[in-house]
Order: sequence, then C-alpha cells, then structure tokens
Amino acid sequence: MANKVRTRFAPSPTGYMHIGNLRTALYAWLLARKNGGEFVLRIEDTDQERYVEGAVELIYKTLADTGLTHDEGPDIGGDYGSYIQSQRRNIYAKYAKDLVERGGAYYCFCDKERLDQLRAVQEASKVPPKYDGHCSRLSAEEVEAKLAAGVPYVIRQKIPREGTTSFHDEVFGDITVDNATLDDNVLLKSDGLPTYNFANVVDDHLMHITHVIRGSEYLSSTPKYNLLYQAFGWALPVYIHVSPVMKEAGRKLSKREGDASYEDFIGKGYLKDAIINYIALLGWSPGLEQDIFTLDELAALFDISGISKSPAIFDINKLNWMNGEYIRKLSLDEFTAMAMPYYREAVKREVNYNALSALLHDRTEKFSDIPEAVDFIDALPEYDNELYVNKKMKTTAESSKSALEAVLPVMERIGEWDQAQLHDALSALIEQMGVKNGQILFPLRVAMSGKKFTPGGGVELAALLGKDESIKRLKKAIQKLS
RNA sequence: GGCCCAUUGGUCAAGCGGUCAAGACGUCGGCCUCUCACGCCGGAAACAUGGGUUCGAUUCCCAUAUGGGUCACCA
Repeated sequence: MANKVRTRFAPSPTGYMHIGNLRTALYAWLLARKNGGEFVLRIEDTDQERYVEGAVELIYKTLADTGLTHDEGPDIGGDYGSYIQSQRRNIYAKYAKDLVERGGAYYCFCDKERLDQLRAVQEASKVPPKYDGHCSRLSAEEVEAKLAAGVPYVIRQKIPREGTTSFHDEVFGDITVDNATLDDNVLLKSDGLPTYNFANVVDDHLMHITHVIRGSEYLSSTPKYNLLYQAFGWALPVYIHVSPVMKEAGRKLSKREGDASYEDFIGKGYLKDAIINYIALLGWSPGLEQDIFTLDELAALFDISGISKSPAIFDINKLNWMNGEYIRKLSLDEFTAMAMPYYREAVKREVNYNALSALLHDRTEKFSDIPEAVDFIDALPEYDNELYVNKKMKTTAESSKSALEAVLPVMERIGEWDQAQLHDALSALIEQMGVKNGQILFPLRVAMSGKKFTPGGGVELAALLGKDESIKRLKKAIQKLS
C-alpha cells in the first residue's frame, strides 16, 4: 500500500462518551495501529447551539484512559490542523464557493418561511419532504444582485436530478441509490459554518483520511458525499460503516437510563480494559476461540472482514463476567487500591483491608458490588434463626446452638487472633467432637455475619472481625438461639 | 410512508454449497468446599417463513415477516 492508513475519530462535543461512539473510535484506532498508520482526532463542533462546556476535555480524557492514543488532534497538533471544525470556517467557505463554480452547488436564498411552507405542502400531499430546487434556477445575475444586496444565504449541494449513485462499503458491499431520492442538502449554513455533510468530506480529504469508519446511520447519506468527492475531483476514502449497539431488541442504549456512556460504566465499577475488550467483540469477531484480549492483541488481530452487519445488543451479563475476569487478573494490591473507595463507603470499623481483599478478590464482578457484600462488618444485621437451618450442612437451630456453645470457650482461649490460629483451634475442636466441618463452621459463619451468603467462611470472618467483636457476636447468637 | 440495510441458540458470534452447525456469556445438573463465589466436568438450547437455483442449501436468487438506519441551516 503506497499510502499510509489514516483513520479518524470525529466526535461532536456532547459532554459524554456514548459506548457506541467509543467502539467506533476503538475500531478506527485498531485499524490504524494494525496497519502502522495514524489515528487522528477531530472535533466536530459546527453546531454552535449544542456546545457543552468541558466536553472536549472529556474526549481527551477518555481516549487517554482507554489507551486509544491519537497521533494528531487539537491538543497535540499535526500537519493538517486545525482539528477543531469551528476554527476552520474559512476553509469551508472557500471550498463551498469553489464547488459553486464547479457546478456542484448553488446559493440558496430561501428563508425559513418558504421552507416551512414547502414542507407543509409536501407533508400534506404525502410527498417525502425535499427542497424543490427553487434557487438552483436563479440566473447568475439574480444571484449577484441578491448577494450584493446582502440577502442571507446558504449553499446547497446540487444533486443530479436523474441517474443513480453507487458506492462501495467494506462491510455492507455495493450500494446504489436513485439520485431522485437525494435532497439538495445545505452545505454551508447561513452562520457561515458548514453542516456535517460538507465538513466531513472537506476535512477527510484535507486530512488525508484513507479509511472512514463511522456508524451505519451515515450509510444513507454516503451517496451525497460521493457526489461531493466527484465534483471536487477528489479520491474516495474506503468506507467502513458499523451497525449500532442496542440496549435490547428495538431499543438503543440511552443516555437517560444512565447505561449508555463510558463514564456510567466506570462509575459503576467496571474496568476500562474490560469495557474495551467487551465492546471490541460487540460487532466484530477475530474468528478465534478466545475472548480475553489486550489492546495490543486486538490491534494485531483486527480486520475489517470480521465486522458484522447487524446491530448488536449490549449484554450486561457478559460484560459482568468479563469484568470479573479482569478483576481476578489484578494483583491483590491493585485490587485493594481499586476497592478502597468502596470499602470506605461501607466499612467504618477498623479491619485488615488486605485480608478483606483476599476474600473479595475472586468474588467480585464489579466494584460497586462491594458495599453490599461487606455491610455486615460494621453492624450485625437483624436475622432470623432460620438461617441456621441448612439441609446440606445438616444443621438445625438446636445443633447450631450447641456448636456455638462449644466454640465459645475455644475462641476465648485463643491468644494470637489470626486465621491460622482460629483454623487450628477449631479444627481440633471438630476432630475432638467427631463431627463434620459444616456442623461447627456453618453456624459460626451465620453468627459472625447474620447473612445467608458471605465472602469467606466462619473462620475467615472471625479473623476479620477481631476477637472482641467475634466473641460478642458469638454470645449474642447463643442467646438468640436460647 | 419512500429509500437503504440486516436476519445462526435468550445474548455476542464462527461458518463463506456437502459440518453430528464451533466457541463464549447466561441457564441447568454435578464435583470441589466451613456458606457464597472461584475453579473443574457435563447437559439443554439456533440457521425467521415461503418459493426457486443446484445432485445437494444455514451458505446463491426472489418474495413475505420482523428488526435497524435515513429522509434538518444535528452530527
């Protein structure tokens, strides 16, 4: 390949990173890295009304966090800046006028009233709304006169009235549409800024983008972009359109429900690597029987042919599992560091956090599960004696009571209160009594926690709680069973 | 509604004319075990429907159904 692969991620600064958008960025990044090419970041802020404070910073932060590093962009520069569209307005105006001269566009002076009226009539007669080409029929003199008189204008694309336009997409194949179905869209708005339809073509060309990766919602306007490239006499990029990520059949992931953005997931205790790994496989498959991949592995494996055409439903179950896989790969220290905010949220008592982490490490799917799992540490919850009844352990309220009564003096005698001592002492007791482990240890676990399920068993919980608290809970349990 | 596109288990998906139709998540059963989880073993579960083409269709073509996208001075 003579030309270096150059891809771009061109988000508009909306204030949050939609997971589908992030996936598009990931694919663009992967394609560039796979081919030793370049990945550029461009901010599409031509809609001034949608400007959101801090949104651009969020984009930088997300890309940096996830490791999708860009080679060119507003914050680091590059040979084809500016990388912020609102700062390129002169460029678009120049090209728009150039296009008018080439016959690919025309000035339009229609005001909002006329446009609204036109649309109303079309809707009433059940005709698809479309600009009627009114201003395309203006003579050069009329245009000059209006321009001179300072009448506000936009520049519209001039679509051939007949014929068809075709393009090739790497995932969807060849697509052909009738030009008659295409509208003379606005290219340059009356505020002098371009619409997306125009800016993306001009910028992709000027920035030497070779592969355009974007959502399939742009599929239907791609013929218009092709017409633009043709009118300018520019080379076409390779098109790669990807289908959307759905929440469930018929429903998109939504911002409102707080389940759509990267920040939402991070906030819920998901690991960035797990998120990236999961979304990489949502709509793309390397065709291997492996599902855990590092970014580097993905970059080596990525191939357009693995992108699927149909929309993919986001499966939170699978993300949970994958997040658990990543959590288990953390070292105990890393786990503790990441879990700390959640520990502090739920545990005020003094405990050995490393010991706690050892219990939680294999049992945590996402960090936000931690508070609920450790809520018994600060305060023994109210519980029912029914908890002591367990068929598999062959325990009853009565057997539990005598078990705990036997445990009490043993525990009181333990000097060095740690897991090993507790284990040895209780094992000795069990052997001496000639019963199964569960007969003693299961009731102890319930007495320590008051919960049906806990991270770790009786010995571990007692070690964690400390001698005083353990004895206190033990006595309380015996009393409760009496 | 017009136009464009898609359709393999509940979900992600492999498959690219001949397979007992992979794998993963989830689910179910079992083992391990001081509960739960982790781990391990095993099970159930799919080619939307109807026509063609072909010796042979999940794979190719056409309908139907369902789903997605798009029809802005938003991107």
